[in-house]
Amino acid sequence: MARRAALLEFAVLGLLHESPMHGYELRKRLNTALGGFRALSYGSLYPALRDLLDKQWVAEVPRASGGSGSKRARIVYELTATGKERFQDLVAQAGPNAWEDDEFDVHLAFFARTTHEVRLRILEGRRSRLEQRLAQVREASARNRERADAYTSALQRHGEESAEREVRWLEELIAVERGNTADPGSPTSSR
Amino acid sequence: MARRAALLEFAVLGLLHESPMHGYELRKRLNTALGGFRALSYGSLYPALRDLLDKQWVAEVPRASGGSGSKRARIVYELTATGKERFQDLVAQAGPNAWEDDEFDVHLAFFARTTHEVRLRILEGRRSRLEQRLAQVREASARNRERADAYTSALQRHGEESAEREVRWLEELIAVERGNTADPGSPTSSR
DNA sequence: GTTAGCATGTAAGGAGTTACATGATTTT
DNA sequence: AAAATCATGTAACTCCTTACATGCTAAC
Repeated sequence: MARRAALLEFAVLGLLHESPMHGYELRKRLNTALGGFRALSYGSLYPALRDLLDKQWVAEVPRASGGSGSKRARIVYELTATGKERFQDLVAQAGPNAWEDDEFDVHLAFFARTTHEVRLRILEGRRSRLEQRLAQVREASARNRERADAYTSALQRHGEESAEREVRWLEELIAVERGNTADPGSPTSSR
Repeated sequence: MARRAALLEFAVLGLLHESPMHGYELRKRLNTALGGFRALSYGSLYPALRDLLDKQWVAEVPRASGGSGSKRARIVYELTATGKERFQDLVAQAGPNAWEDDEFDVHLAFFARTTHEVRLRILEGRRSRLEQRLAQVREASARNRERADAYTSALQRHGEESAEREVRWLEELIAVERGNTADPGSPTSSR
């Protein structure tokens, strides 16, 4: 029950791991920092935050009652100890959905908190997923060559080239990762 | 009411415009021919077909009762006159969603049945949509430079480059389109 | 003759959006 | 003091997936 939006929860926990934030800012970060191109509405974010509160994975940051700020409207959230544990669990899981379109970029965005082994597994999983799709598309476009007009072939060629570029990009990341066998720990070790 | 899945209906009408087909095959074509990378389940396709039947935009192709084939299980659908009209309406609409991520590739896939003017409008709308997003992402990544680790910057750079490539691709298509001011009609005029 | 793939369909539910409603704070 | 933007939240609805259920047909 209450098995709400696992991916969204993951993303929120990850962002709050960096620093406490209020909902409005979380949304902006989700729309830009992560992957680059997501659009999330408040209608999904606020209920998700409510759920995280109920599960006690996040908590409201108490504001000093006599504090200097007058901005009482904003509700700042921070991770609880349980929330940090849960995030560590999630970041350690490299399940087969981790390299699907929807999840991959979120996982990558938190690679700084992911172990070397899991990073490699996800990158390679993603690569073989893309290669598998490329094979399918190529086969299909070979079969449909006669009925394809200029527009659909342009579309297919662009799709193919984008996938090929992503494979090359992944290969660079994998190469770097193989050089980095000694896990350097959290790059942002400003704590 | 019954305002079901406008995009899916559009795609189905467009595919049936080429030739009659049964549901199973429609799904395969939707997953490959269109754009390349969609995955649609029967749970959405069959109810959509039912709706199209109810609206009389498609009809079951009657099989000759004494025909040679024994494959009675398959239900082949074809466009009705109303369905063709409806498809013409949809293909003539270049509303602002036509250049959003979900719709753009479907519209492009049916460009052979779209007028020159609408094609240009959609291509240019898509281009400016992408450029607008590029501007946002670049601004965001300039602001977040300090907190970005190697992985998130790699992700953002890849996103940027992909968008830039798509803009260049669109510009080629637009250039060709401008050369083609005299609409050559349906390229696949095999009827 | 039994496994694998073709073919159709339904019920329940998940993940999200849109539109609405409200109010505080900053800018003009 | 009006307008824009920041900030939070809810209810209804949309579109789609998953899991299930069924039967035909081809291959081994």
